[in-house]
Amino acid sequence: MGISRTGTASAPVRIQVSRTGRPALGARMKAKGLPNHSFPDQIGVPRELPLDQVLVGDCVAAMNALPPASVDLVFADPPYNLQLGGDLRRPDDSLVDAVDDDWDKFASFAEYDAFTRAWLQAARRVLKPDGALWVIGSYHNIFRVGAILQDLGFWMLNDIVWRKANPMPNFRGRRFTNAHETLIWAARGEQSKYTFHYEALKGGNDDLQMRSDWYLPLCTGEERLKGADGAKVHPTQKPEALLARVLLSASNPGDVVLDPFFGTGTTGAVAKALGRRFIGLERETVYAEAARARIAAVQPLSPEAFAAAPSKRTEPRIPFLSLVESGLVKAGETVIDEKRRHKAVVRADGTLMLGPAIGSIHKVGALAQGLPACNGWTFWHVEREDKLVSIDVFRSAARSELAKAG
Amino acid sequence: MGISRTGTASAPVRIQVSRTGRPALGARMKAKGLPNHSFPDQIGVPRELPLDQVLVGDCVAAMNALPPASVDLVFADPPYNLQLGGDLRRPDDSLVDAVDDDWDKFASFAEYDAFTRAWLQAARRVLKPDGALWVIGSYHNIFRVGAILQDLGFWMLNDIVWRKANPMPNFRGRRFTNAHETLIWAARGEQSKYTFHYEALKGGNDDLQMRSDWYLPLCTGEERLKGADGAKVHPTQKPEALLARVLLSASNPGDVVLDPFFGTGTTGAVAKALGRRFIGLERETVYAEAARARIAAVQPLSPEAFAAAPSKRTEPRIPFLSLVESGLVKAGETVIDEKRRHKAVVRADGTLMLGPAIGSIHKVGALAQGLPACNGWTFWHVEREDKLVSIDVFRSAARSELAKAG
DNA sequence: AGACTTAATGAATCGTTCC
DNA sequence: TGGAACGATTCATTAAGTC
Repeated sequence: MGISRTGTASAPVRIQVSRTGRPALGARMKAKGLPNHSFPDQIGVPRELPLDQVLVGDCVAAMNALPPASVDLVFADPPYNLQLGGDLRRPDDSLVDAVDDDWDKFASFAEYDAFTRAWLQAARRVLKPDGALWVIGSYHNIFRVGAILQDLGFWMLNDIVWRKANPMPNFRGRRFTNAHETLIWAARGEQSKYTFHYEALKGGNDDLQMRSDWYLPLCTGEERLKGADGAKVHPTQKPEALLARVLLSASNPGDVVLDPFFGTGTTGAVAKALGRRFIGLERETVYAEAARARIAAVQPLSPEAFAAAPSKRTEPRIPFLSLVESGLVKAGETVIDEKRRHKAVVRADGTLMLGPAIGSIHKVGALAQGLPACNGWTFWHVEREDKLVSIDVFRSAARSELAKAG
Repeated sequence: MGISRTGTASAPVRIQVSRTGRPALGARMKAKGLPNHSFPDQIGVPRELPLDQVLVGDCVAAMNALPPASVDLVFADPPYNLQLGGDLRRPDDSLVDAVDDDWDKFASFAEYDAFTRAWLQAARRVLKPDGALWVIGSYHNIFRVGAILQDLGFWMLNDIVWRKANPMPNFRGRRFTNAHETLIWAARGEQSKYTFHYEALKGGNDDLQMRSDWYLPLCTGEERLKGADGAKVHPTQKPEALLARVLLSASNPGDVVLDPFFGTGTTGAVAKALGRRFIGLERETVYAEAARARIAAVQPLSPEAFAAAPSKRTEPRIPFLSLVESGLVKAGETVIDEKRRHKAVVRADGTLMLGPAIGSIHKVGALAQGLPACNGWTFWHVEREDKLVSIDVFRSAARSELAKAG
């Protein structure tokens, strides 16, 4: 995104709106005479919106105290209702620091559903008629959230997949790597004239329409808020690049963005940087304080810089399986090395079989030669029109196909 | 996948299990005296499963007529409940051939939910205790399906994103390109010991864990079934590569795979090619007939192309004592860890001794490192010709001896 | 200083068998 | 049926430590 923080000349590449040497926002707010998280204690409807503030308290009560039809966009990162068993250890026996906070504990699906219905209904009330909502979740909760949201009259526009560049692996080898989270983008109702900056996104995406699958890294490194002890302040802090893409695509400068599960304030930080107003609701004082300090350090971007974030591109990795799936190499056919000394059979799952042994092109290539390692791509060949062709040739072909497809 | 069809020498590149010049399966079934879609008309429970057949009729009734706990895997591609307003036109004013079939019409979410609950419940009944279910859908329906599935007691294992290599663009530029569909993989219950071929998938993916986001092309070209008029036979035919990945990852050769929304039979075609049995349920005779003809033309792959690969988890257990008894590791010799930090002595009874402590290779390995647990097989090594060799190598040797002995 | 090695970590519904 | 023993299992990235 290229947002810069105050007081730093370094790190021109990283998105960075966090951490600074400036005083916490709390102190600065008092100096300006702004109310400080006093909002939920007030009775009745306030005269005006508590803009660019973090209110501590229950988000449903706080939303119900706001005037109706006053917010342009809601971004929500609710508890996921993870249902963890015991401890999980990595193969090196270190312990995984899981999300086991009280705020993510629900007794049943019914309880989670009631919670979800309550905050979604409150959010719908404060949304302007043409407003829209984004929610992020995982397979634990997103299906329930999506169904309830439809029941309440929201009109689904897209589901968006955040493909994580560096997800946590599956340590026990019992499932697929859980490498994505899902966002739902929904208008307040079927008739809502929602905001969507199609052209801006297309321009930032090599003039291709922005797809529903977004490839972005996790929030780590300097962007990740850490306490004095070096521990992460919030277990599920979202990357600013994700929020930037949401706000750039679905809101206008000056729009009011409400986040009912503000956490450490990624939504607020990005909103400030991009010239949007925010209302942050957060139950935990610790998170709210961290968010205030973080947002205070954000330097708003100049309006010209509000262009769409370019998509991150990396050299696509082609697994051998995809060649089998596309039929470039066929399941059941024989691969052979250049000197025709070793043979193996291609299996439908993209592994090779040599005698009783089954493994990757690399493993089986190594086994054939009695070597510890082997590059299967250059070692194995297939016969095409009486000539041997390296399977690496097919990989190159697949790669250029992929490049064409974007 | 590289599956070839009968009677064709052409098209060496495309995956192809469809279309042929052979007579339709219906005629061939009669010739063989096999029952033809008579199943739903029968009263009571059939004596045996209608394997490798397509039954025409309502899938809920058909499933309820099957014996309970008889199916290993269910793959379902239910109606998506698409809600298109009027006609959709491309920028050049040509009409998009949208899904507007009667079978995709539901009066309300409530009606769709009732339908979904009915078929999911029937599917759960026919599943074996360790069985699993896959469902595919889009944002129109998948959230409802996912929530209901959780309510019925299915245990979600992953949500999988099928990233389309060549999705239909959003012609009006009002949303993100809808470039993916979602699959849910769920076990019948929380305690189910579901099938997952972790090693096979990893082997086909450059020795990296398979992720939850799959990049695959749409079903087009020769694979797409077309009628005499050149029009597609079914509006939502799924690619065979998608089904192949599902069946290879989550079923074994010989398993029974039931598809309650069989359509033109992609599930059956791929199941036959990969040595699985199938039961296809389809309401529309036209689709069922097309599916039968298609599947009849499928040439199964050679068993070695899809046979289940042995994994460490399935291989016979070798006690460390047997290595000592066979002399592969000698009583009295020293075992050492890879970094030469810990040593222990092998005892004649197959235990290790470290100082005063005596115990299994695992216990002593854990003790040496001060950890709660340890895999002694991979932790301990012995010296052979000035090099460290893992004792796991000797276990593999013992296993292949065992295999030779039968 | 720079190259290389080692360590740490991220929203995770992450065993099976035998006694 | 509960407890103990066996034994299978990680990728991308950042940051710190070592040569």
